[in-house]
Amino acid sequence: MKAIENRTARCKQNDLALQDTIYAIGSKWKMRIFRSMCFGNIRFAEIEKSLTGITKRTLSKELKELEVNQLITRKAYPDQPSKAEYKLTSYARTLIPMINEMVRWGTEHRQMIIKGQKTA
Amino acid sequence: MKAIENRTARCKQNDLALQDTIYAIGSKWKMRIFRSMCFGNIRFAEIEKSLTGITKRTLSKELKELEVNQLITRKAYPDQPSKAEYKLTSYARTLIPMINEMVRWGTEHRQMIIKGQKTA
DNA sequence: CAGATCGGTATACCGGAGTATACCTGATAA
DNA sequence: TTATCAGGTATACTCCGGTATACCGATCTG
Repeated sequence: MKAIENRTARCKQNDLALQDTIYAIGSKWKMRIFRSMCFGNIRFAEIEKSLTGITKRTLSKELKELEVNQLITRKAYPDQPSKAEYKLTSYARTLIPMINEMVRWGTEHRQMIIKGQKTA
Repeated sequence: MKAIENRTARCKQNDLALQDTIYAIGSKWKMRIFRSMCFGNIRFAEIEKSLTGITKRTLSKELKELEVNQLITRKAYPDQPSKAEYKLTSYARTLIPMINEMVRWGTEHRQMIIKGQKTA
């Protein structure tokens, strides 16, 4: 049946797309870094502070990967206490709806869990 | 400044929500399994076939975790060639907008990459 | 002078997510 | 008889994402 073949192909394609997304920003930290930056944080230390538990090394590495993937830009100033600014690219902003959905769901999920503890 | 405190607190809360989401369905396979099921796949073998590369062991483990988190239900029939059906819970369906966003972005991202190869 | 700040790098290490492979049951088909 | 199917489990292993810790240069602060 051609219809079934199409359906299967579409399923595979969607899976591929999902894989791509997960590959680009799916790690323990990338989305969280990204979200922090959406929130207005642009300095290394600001981002670090906003993400409890992240190490400098990890943050540094993840920022580099985000830069390579053209999701952020880095501008360093040769100032005295060194200074760098990270900014989302306009392309990265296409990710915002997704992140918002994730935040929304996480918020509702937490409420569900809390409520669930009462009854169950 | 109170405004800044509020902003910081809100930032932390959003980060927490994002963490929760990632914790619940963020792994190499969970979202992909979930998406496959959205697509109509309900049998173990169907899901397995739709996700190239997954092993039985991994699929089995991930399905169990999804069940524990009340995102899917499992119904086993004591038939001859054993049979089981997995279904999304209505609660799980609240994840669909998010998954759709991820598929959408992945699709566009791939197109961008392909185009980018021409010019850059 | 010691100590702090900013934005990192260097080195060494570990845990656990995911993999590979073989095997199980119980019925049915060739 | 042997093989096949679905839906798994058992055991052993590997790899690498992330951690821990220390350190750097340049400056300014007390």
